[in-house]
Amino acid sequence: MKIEEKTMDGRYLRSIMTRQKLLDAARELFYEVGFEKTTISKIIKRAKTGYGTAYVHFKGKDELLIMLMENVMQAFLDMADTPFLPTSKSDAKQLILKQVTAFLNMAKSNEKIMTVFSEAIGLSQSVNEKWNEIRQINIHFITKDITYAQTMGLARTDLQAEIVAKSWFYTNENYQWAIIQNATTSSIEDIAWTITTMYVDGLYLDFEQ
Amino acid sequence: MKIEEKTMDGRYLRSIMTRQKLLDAARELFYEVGFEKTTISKIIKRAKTGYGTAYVHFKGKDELLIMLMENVMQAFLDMADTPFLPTSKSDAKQLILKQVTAFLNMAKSNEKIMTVFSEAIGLSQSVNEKWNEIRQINIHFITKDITYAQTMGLARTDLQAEIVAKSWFYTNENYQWAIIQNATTSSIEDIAWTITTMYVDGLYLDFEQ
DNA sequence: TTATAATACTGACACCGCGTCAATATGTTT
DNA sequence: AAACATATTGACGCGGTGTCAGTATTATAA
Repeated sequence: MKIEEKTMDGRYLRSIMTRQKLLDAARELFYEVGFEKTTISKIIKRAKTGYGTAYVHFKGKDELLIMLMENVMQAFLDMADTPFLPTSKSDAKQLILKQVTAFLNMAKSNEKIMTVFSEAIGLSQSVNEKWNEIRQINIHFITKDITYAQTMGLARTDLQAEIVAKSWFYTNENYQWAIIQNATTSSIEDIAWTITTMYVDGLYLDFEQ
Repeated sequence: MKIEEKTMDGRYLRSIMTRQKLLDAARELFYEVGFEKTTISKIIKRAKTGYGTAYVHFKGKDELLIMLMENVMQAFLDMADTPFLPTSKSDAKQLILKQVTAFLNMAKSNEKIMTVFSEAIGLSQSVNEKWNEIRQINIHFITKDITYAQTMGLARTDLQAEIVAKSWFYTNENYQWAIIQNATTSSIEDIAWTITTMYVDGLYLDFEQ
């Protein structure tokens, strides 16, 4: 089988190992000194490879980070299209609260890499583009959810779904960065509850029944 | 008079001119090729001065931009402590709508420099710090306004003022960047109205009177 | 087994941007 | 016109980037 042939190829194995050594070294350095202060020279020195080798495996520092982010990025994308089919305002609130909490907790539990990522968003074109993808996809799904709630007669229809969706995502995103930087005194639960309450009470309709 | 003496000093006058030439060249280049691609070499070449001269007048590229931003920064700060003394929910809504509209319009009318600024926030430590000052001051005043509304019995008290304030500022800020990047199809009026409505309806209390 | 091909690794090199500073030019005062 | 004060200058050292011709290692063919 071709796969086995390739696995058995000593050169291929070696290149996989080298690649991994570079990824490990890069991760360590990103955590220790941040994205900007990490250089290719430092990475290859720690990985014990030659300078040019880094460029054989990756386009540069940016790509190294993007590879390290793959898992987290995928988690963000998976999270975006969680089913959302509320039957009432309180049901919606519960679902949204759960999702916000999950979103903020995911950021918190990937604190280290997210910190590097947030630094790199400003510094690297390609990292910035990656994050914008996640933004767009999230906003798209939130818009869909709002439209659904409006169709079901749960949410007011005088508000444009997309504008609301952006506003809601921005709030979540910014709290995410704040939490990662420990720039907030409130707990995740308090934050999640507060912003969810405001969001739901601002968007959803009340029924006296 | 000392001022006149200084004005009459040819050396001082020359240095003022040189400084201005550098600022002009920097502005042009920032607009033409952005912050990152503008270099000191390009600036001094356009300003027709020697290389070291730029460093006599400014610490570097960052400071050049900060000087160019001075007016806009001041406008942001002035805007932050606009008096806010609403007597009712609808009064509050009107005041807030006015302020949001002003905020977004200010960004739009300073589009070029704000675009450079947003690029530089990720790239330059000092520019980032400057913007964070503006963030903090704004959040401080918004918190104060919310607390006032709560004291007056206009806004619900089960929400923590500071969390709400941050969330509100983040929304405004992100729409500001979106507008500057033309990353939005909605008009400023629609955006301002939608986010204000959500905000006010989520935070303020209704009275049946 | 040995020659040849394929693949992976390497570091010297050319380039670019930064900030400094000793030297120089220009303007002012005595 | 000498001495002083101030402003300007560009060559230099530093550190980062990405490339590429050459070298080493492994696989395959003869």
